Amino acid sequence: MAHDQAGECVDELRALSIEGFLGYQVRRASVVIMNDFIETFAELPVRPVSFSVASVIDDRPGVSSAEICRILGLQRANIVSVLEKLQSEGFVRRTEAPSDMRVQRLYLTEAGVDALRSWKARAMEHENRIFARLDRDERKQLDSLLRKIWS
Amino acid sequence: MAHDQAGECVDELRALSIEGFLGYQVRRASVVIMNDFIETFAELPVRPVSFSVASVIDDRPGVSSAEICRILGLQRANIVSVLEKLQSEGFVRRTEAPSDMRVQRLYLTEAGVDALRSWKARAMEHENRIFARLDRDERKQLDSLLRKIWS
DNA sequence: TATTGTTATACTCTATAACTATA
DNA sequence: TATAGTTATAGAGTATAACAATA
Repeated sequence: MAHDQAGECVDELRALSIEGFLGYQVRRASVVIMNDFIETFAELPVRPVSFSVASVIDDRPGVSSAEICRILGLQRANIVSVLEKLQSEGFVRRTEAPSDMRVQRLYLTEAGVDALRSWKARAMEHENRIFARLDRDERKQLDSLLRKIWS
Repeated sequence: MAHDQAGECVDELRALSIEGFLGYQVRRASVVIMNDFIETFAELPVRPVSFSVASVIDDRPGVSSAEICRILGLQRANIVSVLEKLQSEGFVRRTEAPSDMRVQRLYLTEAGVDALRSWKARAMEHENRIFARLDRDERKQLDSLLRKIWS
């Protein structure tokens, strides 16, 4: 029963069920987490994408929408309605960039800063619930392993 | 600077960027993995869901579609077209269950078994590419951590 | 020529409600 | 009353192409 360098052999491959694929594990976990996040914010005007967009604007005041898209892996076309909504809710404001008339600099309003703070607190509760079975070291391990995959 | 039981404090919460949320890390990894999976099977009639459905049928010959949905977390309505396609491609066959006329027992055809074997080999290549930066121990750690989240 | 913000559009995935036939 | 398979449909998320304004 010869094993190759990666450690598989033919019979193991044949017997490998879907749960044996790491990608499946990541997917199932992601779905559970996303659903709990959405449920956590059910009565608030917050979706995973708008939460992450607001968070990036908070981290980098004056950031452009194109830059947010590069950071978060979004399409430029798909962030338009997200920003429109955040602006209409009074959480985000835009100013022209004198140095480059194409870009709009984005900032959180005072209400946006307050809202994001409360959203983050709620998101932390959500994370503590979802990752309750992982202690602090395990959460750090998971974080480190996941960053190796996508970053 | 008082810390609560969970180990956060107000200033840490304020400074926590989106990358500090584990759920975000899981999501980004999941997207990268799904996209690579889809690209890996671009010229084949295989999607993540149809791959997992075929795999479950292979593991449990005679399984019903409702049971597959419970195992994979799908809606019954959404598996119909998946099974139709797998059947039209000649990879799945259905037989009535004499003991319960409501259910259809599902099996892979010989062509389905062959196809699934090649799909799994291809999926393993995909996984070895995606998880290249994780050694065997790290992959086992990741698997163990993810199972704690969703199962 | 490249980039920003935008519009329009299409496609996939997922969720819900309702129906039938069976149990 | 509950379940299996199905249909129809709606919604969210994401992708592509094109455009005007600007660099």
